[in-house]
Amino acid sequence: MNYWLMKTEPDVFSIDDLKAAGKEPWDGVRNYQARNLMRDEMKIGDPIFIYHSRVKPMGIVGEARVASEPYPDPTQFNPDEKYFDPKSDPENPRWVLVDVEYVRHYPKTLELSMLKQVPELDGMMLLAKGSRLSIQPVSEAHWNHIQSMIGD
DNA sequence: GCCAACGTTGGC
DNA sequence: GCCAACGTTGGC
Repeated sequence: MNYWLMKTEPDVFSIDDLKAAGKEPWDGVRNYQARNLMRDEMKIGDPIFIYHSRVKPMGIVGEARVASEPYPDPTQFNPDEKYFDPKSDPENPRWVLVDVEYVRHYPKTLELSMLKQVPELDGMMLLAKGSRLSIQPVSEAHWNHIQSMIGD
């Protein structure tokens, strides 16, 4: 089992939206590293931290899980879509996604500023300077420590 | 809203 | 295949 963190801008799609939807295709990822993680590493049932970026407060707001095998992101073939990619060949799609299923909100946002002060989380990709990857692997130790901060 | 850090693109 | 120019991300 692998653990993950997925960033989202709540103005665009928040954890509340995910809760309302129940399950959501995580479309619009246009970064090869992030794509490769979805395509090659994610397994159904893998737990995911949902992270809200570019808002106050920024931080981990809850939990989801991987709910499908990887499959082609349909938005890449739709010219009306923001994420349309004219270079993607339907015979060999460039972009894939997985479905993400809501699990729970955490009782309090685990704020970025707070996480940075936790020695046990040293080395976490989220906390590295300049780390912009929107889908990140999380080590089991870091996952478990954050669970303990929630009170589990 | 600014801008540093990154990723991608395309001319050569 | 290098790398300058450009676009984007996302914390501040």
